[in-house]
Amino acid sequence: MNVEFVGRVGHDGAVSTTDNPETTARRRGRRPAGQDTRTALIEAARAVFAENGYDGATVRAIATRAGVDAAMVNHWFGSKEGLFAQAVLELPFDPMELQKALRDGPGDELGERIVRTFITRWDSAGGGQFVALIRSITGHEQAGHVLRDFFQRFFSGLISSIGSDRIPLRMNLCATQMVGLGMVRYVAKFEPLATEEVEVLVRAIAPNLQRYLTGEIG
Amino acid sequence: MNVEFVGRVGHDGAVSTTDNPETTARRRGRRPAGQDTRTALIEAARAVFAENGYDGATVRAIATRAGVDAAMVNHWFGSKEGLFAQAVLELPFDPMELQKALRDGPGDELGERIVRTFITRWDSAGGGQFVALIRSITGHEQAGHVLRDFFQRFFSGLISSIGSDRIPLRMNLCATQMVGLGMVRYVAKFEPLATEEVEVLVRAIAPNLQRYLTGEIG
DNA sequence: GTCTATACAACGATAGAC
DNA sequence: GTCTATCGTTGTATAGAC
Repeated sequence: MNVEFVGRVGHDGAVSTTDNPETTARRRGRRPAGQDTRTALIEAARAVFAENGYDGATVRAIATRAGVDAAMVNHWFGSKEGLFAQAVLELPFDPMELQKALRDGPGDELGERIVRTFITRWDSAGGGQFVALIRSITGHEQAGHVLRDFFQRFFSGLISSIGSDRIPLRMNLCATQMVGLGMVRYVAKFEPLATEEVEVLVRAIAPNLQRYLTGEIG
Repeated sequence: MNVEFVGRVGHDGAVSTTDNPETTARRRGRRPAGQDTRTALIEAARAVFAENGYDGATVRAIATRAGVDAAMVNHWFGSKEGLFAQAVLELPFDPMELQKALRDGPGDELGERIVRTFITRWDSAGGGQFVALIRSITGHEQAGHVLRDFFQRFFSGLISSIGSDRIPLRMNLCATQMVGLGMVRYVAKFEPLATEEVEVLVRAIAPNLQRYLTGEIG
């Protein structure tokens, strides 16, 4: 799928000046200013993704619950994945665009690119968003399922492009390293890692990630 | 809380009493049934650890808040670290005993022992305890500080025994791998890793942890 | 009477003030 | 360097539950 990332990233703009979000009557044409379709979609998406996982959740179901047309998903978030990123994971980047960028370059340096990009993006977004992500995962029972689907899609696409065996396990192992990195740097804030230079961490962690991607894992 | 009679017994057997209810002196000997010193210590420890971190919290301060003697910490929990494990981290094992066990064996197999023990212990405890641990870290602001102190003490003791440089960073890197492993196996429950055989994971992960412990990290 | 939870004193280690 | 305060821990006598 070719995805153009339209949705805003991270910040909550001054969009929501809604006075009554519980209106059930639907009109055709452009709705009055201040009716925050985008927020309604995010809330509906949180519920539907949590209930059914990524693959099980349909754009139509989300739009119906939000009380808007399904086309609004593409208008506000570019794609189903863009909505997913904004609503559930609150990622500070677009997964597809990132995956595409990571594929550019030699396969034996993929781990390096992943670690560098991961730290750079989350750093610039501020650690608070990662904390919110983890909290949503530990809080809701189904949120782990959502993250699992996402990781599977994201990492398995990367790994398959360099042709390793035991893709599912390798994807899981990569997840342990990257999630743990986020936990230590942004949630628990261990020193010196939390304030360490990016390239130092890349040199330290990338070889381990690369082993999970293409190395011998027993 | 549990002081209804305030008195002090001198060496000569004379009993001097006071009617001041705020006197800190307490009777010796076994207290009336139903006065749960152990629970009082855990509750006090939660508060003091959360306020001051591991090193900042003193056994005496905890005992004072619980209204008992500091020696009760050793009597009921073996040590300050045992109390910490029970009260804040709710670990399914005793950190000191575990650290001692991990030191037995060749240094180049330390990573293997850590991974195997980590998975075995948490598996037998059920993943729910790990979820609770993570939730307490993400929830309370100070809990990350507590975990940080604990990890530092636990891992730095292990690493220093095998003599590597850059101990603090290596400890942090080990934390990324182990915390991430716990997140993926017990919280997010990625498959196949969540139900994978222990020894398969040991072969996959131990070399990476060993590199953080004694290898070249850039 | 027996057992044990308890308080108190004291020890070695350690960190900071002077 | 010396002194002091405080830390975690240990030993021990004992009060009170059983």
